[in-house]
Amino acid sequence: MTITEIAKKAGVSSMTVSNVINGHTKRVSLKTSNKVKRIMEENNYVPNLSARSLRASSNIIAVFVPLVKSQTHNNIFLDPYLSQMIGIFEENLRQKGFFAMIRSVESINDINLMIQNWNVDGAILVYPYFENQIDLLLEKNKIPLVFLDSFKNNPRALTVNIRDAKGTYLATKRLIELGHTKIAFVGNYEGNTLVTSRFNGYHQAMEEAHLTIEKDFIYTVDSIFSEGKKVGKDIVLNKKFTAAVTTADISAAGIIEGVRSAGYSVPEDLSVTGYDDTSIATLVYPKLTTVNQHIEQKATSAVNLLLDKLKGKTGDNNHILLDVELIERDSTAKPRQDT
Amino acid sequence: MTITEIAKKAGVSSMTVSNVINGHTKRVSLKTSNKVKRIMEENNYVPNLSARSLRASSNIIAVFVPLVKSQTHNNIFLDPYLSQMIGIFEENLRQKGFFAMIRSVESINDINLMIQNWNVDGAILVYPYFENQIDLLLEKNKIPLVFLDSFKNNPRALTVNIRDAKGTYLATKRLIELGHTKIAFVGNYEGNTLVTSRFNGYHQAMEEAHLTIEKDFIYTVDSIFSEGKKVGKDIVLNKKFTAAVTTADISAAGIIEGVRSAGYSVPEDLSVTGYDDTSIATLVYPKLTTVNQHIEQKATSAVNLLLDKLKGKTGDNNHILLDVELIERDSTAKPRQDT
DNA sequence: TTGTATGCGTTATCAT
DNA sequence: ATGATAACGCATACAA
Repeated sequence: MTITEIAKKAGVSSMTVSNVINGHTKRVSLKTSNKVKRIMEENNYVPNLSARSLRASSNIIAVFVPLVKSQTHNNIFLDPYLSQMIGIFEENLRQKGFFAMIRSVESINDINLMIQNWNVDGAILVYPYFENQIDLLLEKNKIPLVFLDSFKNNPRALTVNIRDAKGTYLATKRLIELGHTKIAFVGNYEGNTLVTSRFNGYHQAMEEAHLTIEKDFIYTVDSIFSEGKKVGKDIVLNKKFTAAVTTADISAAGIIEGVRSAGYSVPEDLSVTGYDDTSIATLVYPKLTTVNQHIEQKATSAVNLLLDKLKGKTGDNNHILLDVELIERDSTAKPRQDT
Repeated sequence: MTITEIAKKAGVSSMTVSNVINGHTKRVSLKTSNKVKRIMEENNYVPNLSARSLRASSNIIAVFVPLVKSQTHNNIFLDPYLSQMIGIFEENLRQKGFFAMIRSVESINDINLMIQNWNVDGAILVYPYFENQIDLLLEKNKIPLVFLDSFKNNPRALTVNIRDAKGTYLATKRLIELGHTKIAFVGNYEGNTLVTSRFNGYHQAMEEAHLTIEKDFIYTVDSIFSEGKKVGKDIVLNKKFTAAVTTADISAAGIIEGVRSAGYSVPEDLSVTGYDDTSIATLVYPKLTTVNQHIEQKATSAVNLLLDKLKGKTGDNNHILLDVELIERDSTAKPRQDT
């Protein structure tokens, strides 16, 4: 059932039907409008959005998830942080009349392709893996683009960031308050500005407390369970540290497992903090002390920023910075007195 | 850059370009073909898929996720089973040249709408919540539809199922072998054929061992952490059972937490089994003994079934039934001797 | 092997 | 307030 067919049945032109559909009330009399609406109802008219995309906007918002080939698991959705985020995107966009197209991408070429393929109205990039190529992306695509966790502040880019450094700063500071001095940092910040920021927070807290960070304080490992487990085992067997600050809940979960597999326990033998406050944080035992980054607010901010720009709102507030907070649970405690 | 523009630059008609794009090699000389290809390269030609959808197929596959309003959390993606599944869908479809449109839906109307809106080529329905309306869906939409975990076997429906009953049967039987006789069942099967099947497996194993199931053996609660926690606490405080069979890993995780919060522990005071073998199973402590349902295979089966039908393969094998297996980890053990 | 005409369903422009 | 026409980009049918 097309507009033309509806028009015929209603004895009007297709333009009138189109005007009714698009709410151009000034161009159609109430009487015809109602008649057309009735006939659309009766015939279950459904607009063909491909056709509409050809002339007008598509209402498609792309959500791009960079795929890192080196990663051990290529199912990106196993990451609860991402899953939660995407769920919020889909929900919000749907309720506002848009269509979310979630798409994993291996390069910015994939992004350009997708945007042009479907006349995408706007896009969200969830990880900062392509942040060096943001300028290229913005140049090529004249649509609003939201970048999460990306600090390459091209003024034309829409960005949503969190106070990454503050999170690890708060975590480290708290550990120091509890009496820890030998605190390890677990995170792979090579070429990763996000993790680098989180390292900086750790660094700052240590410095303020006049604690030196030696080379072997840093475990440069990926944020996956198995790597965390290795680190946990290593730390507790060598008894070098009484606490560890991580950059992801899954790392902390792995560390707990590693510590336990070596016959020790968290937090008695090692305090550990996570990051993100995902569902993992309350599933593991002991529950994680971690940095809550308000994932829901982050996701809705991204959507709102994007849609506001689409509506042409001239709000010059292209950059959103969200706060974080430390959530203390059971994976941290005072260090043992006896050492 | 459109086909027409490319055609002009190449000094050919737009149809020739179209034929090159669609690989109709018989209709274009190799020479022109190469020339056109070169010019497309140079100008970064990208097809407009909305336009193509208007004449040909859209290459869009919809993935529908029923939204249950009564659910406490409406972010469906928090379920690791679903997240993993969707990740596999997206990955597989992308690699085969399709576009996954993930969409949460509240009714089959939402489904019909979406399919017509975008000329969707095929769709996957991940939960059986609308299984009573499968006939309606199939009647209205003339495209291949895959239903997961749905046993309403309309022969035109494509279905992927698992041996639900077998999973709980194996779990219960194993508990009985370990010496348990008082075994609770935790799952809300009211109007839910999937959970009902899983109950039947439990029932069968109990019956075969001549163990009676009394009314209070059944905890009719939703599969969420907090409900599991309540059940765990209740079970262990009343000392009625030495084991519990659940229908979801998250339930089992909740039970473990409940048991622990009451000052007891798993598996010493209560053995518990999960279902699905999601990431939760190995994150919690103790790691779950659970039923592995080969999620990856399930998801790829669904995609293959769908794409085969789209290609017109006449394989009359519209229904796939996958096996399950019991994975024994650390949440089950022999019951205490002293009781 | 290549080109022309036409239509997919919608909306913008211009006319009435 | 309503309608006629053209155009979006592509692919099918048919012609050359």
